[in-house]
Amino acid sequence: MKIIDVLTEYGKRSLDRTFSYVYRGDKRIEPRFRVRISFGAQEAVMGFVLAVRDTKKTIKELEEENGYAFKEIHDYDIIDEEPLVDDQMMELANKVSQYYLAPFIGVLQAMLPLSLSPKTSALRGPKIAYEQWVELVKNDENDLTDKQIEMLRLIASNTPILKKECGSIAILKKLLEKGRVKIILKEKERFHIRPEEREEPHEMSLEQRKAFDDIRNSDKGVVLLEGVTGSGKTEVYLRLSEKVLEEGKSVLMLVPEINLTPAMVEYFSRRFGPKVAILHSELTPAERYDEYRRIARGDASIVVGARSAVFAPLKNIGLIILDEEHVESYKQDNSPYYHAREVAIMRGEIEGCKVLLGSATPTLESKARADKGVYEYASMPHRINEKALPHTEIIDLRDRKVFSKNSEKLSAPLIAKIKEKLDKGEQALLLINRRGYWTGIECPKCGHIFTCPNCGGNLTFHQEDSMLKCHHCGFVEKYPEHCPSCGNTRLRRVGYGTERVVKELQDLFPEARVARMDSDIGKVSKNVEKILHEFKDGKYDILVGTQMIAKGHDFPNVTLSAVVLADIGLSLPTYRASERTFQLIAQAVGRSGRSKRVGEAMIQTYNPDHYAIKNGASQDYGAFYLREMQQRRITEYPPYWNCILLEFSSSKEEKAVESSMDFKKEILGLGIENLNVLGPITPFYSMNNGKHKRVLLLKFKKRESIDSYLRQLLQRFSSLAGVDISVNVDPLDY
DNA sequence: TAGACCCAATCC
DNA sequence: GATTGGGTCTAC
Repeated sequence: MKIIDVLTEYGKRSLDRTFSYVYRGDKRIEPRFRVRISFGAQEAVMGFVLAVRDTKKTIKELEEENGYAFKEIHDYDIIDEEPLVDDQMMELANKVSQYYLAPFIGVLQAMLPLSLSPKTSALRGPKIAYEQWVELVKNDENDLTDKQIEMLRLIASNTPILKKECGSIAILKKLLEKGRVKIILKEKERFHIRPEEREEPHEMSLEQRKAFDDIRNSDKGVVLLEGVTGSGKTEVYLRLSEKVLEEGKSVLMLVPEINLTPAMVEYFSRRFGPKVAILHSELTPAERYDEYRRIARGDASIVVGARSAVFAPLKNIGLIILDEEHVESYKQDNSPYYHAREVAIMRGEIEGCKVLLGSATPTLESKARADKGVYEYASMPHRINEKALPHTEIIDLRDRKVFSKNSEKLSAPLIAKIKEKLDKGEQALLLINRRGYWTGIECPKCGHIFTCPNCGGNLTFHQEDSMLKCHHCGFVEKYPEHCPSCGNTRLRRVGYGTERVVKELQDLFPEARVARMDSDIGKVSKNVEKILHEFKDGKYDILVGTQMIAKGHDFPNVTLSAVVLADIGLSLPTYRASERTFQLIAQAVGRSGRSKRVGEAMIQTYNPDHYAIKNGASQDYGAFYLREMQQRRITEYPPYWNCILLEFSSSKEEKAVESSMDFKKEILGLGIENLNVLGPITPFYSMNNGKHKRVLLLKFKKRESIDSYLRQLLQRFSSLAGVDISVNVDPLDY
């Protein structure tokens, strides 16, 4: 008989330990298999085998010895025939779970594709290779809820639309029941590269050659490659990959978001053809599974993918590249809250391979480590064809005189400049880092502010479908005609986003062709491609968008890029506010003048003297880095100090408050050196489906000095009734 | 006094 | 995470 020690599928701290079952059969059962177990009163819960032990004892003897019952696992409960993960992946999962203070099973679930994940729902998942599309049948909004209307409007203006792009399945079901839409099936189009598109290597410049050698010759595990936009980092990645492949090893190439960086995928596909596997968010579960197996079998030796691809089952890795290492989407925003960069570095250590971090504007964390010699440093400071930087002007919005009577959003100099570009037949890019039309609605009479009932965030008015939306949790409601608390019919609208800027431009330049690009449009992925292509082809004169348009794409005819309101990011409650603002502006400026003509850039701001804005405008990363490092040292934030964010949530507000205060008292009571605790703070989004939140921010110098205490406290506090604690190591906010 | 509702404990 | 069972509240 065998004793089987299993983890349950529940990623809760109090369940982060094994439970023992017995197996009497003779089927193969090994660690890292999934098994169905009966757990408590539940008949079918997924389990993950951690250990298998032989025993001569009877169940009765075991039960007497241990003081608890041993349930049995049967032949039909054994799900797998092979271990789900290999030794290295197991070690990686362990490290991630240790560092991020996350339950082990949760890490496994994050690293495996759904169909292989140790959870019950994995067994239900369809393994089909076709896509479901939704087609409009009747555009009739009678008798529908607000959520349903929102979806119907989305479908109506994009029919047919992919089912997964509609959003909530429950709402879609209602629309199906009510006969407004129908489902049609289409065969899935696979991303395919024809062999004639294969591309041969380009000659490397001297600078590229030097970076290549520096990276190859370094004896350090991690290399930071700082290369300005247009310096040709991609070719260096390709050459390094080529070399690694020649040595018989494989390459893991990580990019921020596949949708926004199709260029990198194309480069790798063209250079390396069928050896490339691509992991991106738009794969169906079946395709994801196929691709995963293909990689695990060793049929692909290069994997290009976003955050979760850091867990791709590649064997014998020779190099891990993380492009645009500063992009925040590498950090997962739910448990286990891992950062792909840190996981890549852990994986590099396990595999014994180099990790290359590339960026034009590295995070302070990475740059500081390179400065200290922890990482190797390589740089490519010049644009490949020595293009001049755009001429940049900062417009001080505090001076009311910069506004003409025509517009309160766009200053007179900016309007004049846009007009000049339009007259010359050149294109302009306008960046405003906020979606929607008005970003706040309030009642001037009683002071009522429209906030989200679910999470407490502000509601934004969207002209497009005439709805109030919460950008944080997705709540929607119809725009009300009057104030719900006093009945006043004149509501004040404040703040503005992309939609409003488009309107403004259309009023000012009725003849101009204006396109908008933000994640509302990006919901339907084919729209992103379409609009960006059309803009490139000159079908539009002006493109207005959020950060989405500042990344990756090359628009040769754009000679003006403008940041409509640079201050939005500065007021956010995060220690990275300046860094984000700098990145945004530097990127925006870099978008202008990418071909023969010299570009121009304009930054509208109420903080013209702020270093993030000034240095962003002049694309002076070095100056920004020095100044921001000072700031971080004074305010005790990374890279000088480390942070862990603890979120206490409970349906009873007092419980969240009380438990967080207790926790703070206890951890401070330990008298640990170099530990500060901020809070309890009521977070900006103070609620989450009926639960109240409070957060504590732990700031400390050395993880080792708090690690074991923190683990003990977390263990104790997470068995408290009625309070949930989530742990975010290295949070990007606060 | 039955049923609704809440809460904490338990899961091998 | 799901279920259970005991305690308390509540409407009749």
